[in-house]
Amino acid sequence: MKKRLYWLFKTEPKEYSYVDLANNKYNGRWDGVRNYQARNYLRDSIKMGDLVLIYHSSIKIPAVVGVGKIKSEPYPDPTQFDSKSYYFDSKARKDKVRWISLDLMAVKKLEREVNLLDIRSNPKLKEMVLLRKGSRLSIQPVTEANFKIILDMGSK
DNA sequence: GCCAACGTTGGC
DNA sequence: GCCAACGTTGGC
Repeated sequence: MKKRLYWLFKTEPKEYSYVDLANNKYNGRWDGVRNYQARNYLRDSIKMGDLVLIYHSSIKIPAVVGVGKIKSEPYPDPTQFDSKSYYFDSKARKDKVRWISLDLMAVKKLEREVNLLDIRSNPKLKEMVLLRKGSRLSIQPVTEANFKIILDMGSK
């Protein structure tokens, strides 16, 4: 059996929050990713059963707020073909898919949010992609060790 | 609201 | 294929 991998997904909570995910908004679909490196992770690396830290960005206190789990194989992001969607991409074709979605499910909300300052101040987490200068990747790998540390920091 | 750091686009 | 201009992300 393939080893489970760990990830961090960024989201702006006013668009799609952890609560939205827990409420099964859009059936858990994670769409609108429009960056090639993030797309490649979705398409090539992330597998069913992988666990995901859900991170709220672009707010006063950005933080990891919960854990999700991948519950589908990758599939073409339907918003790329929807001319009414904000994420519409006129260059995408059904036979030449550009953007990829996955479905997620909420696993658990952290008892305590682990915010960016908490993460920054833990020397064990200094290698995280999240902390790299200028890092804007919205889908990023997390090591198993770092994943567990954050879960630990997020429990009371 | 500012702006550094990236990513993308398009003219050449 | 280069690179200037422009657009976006996201912390502060």
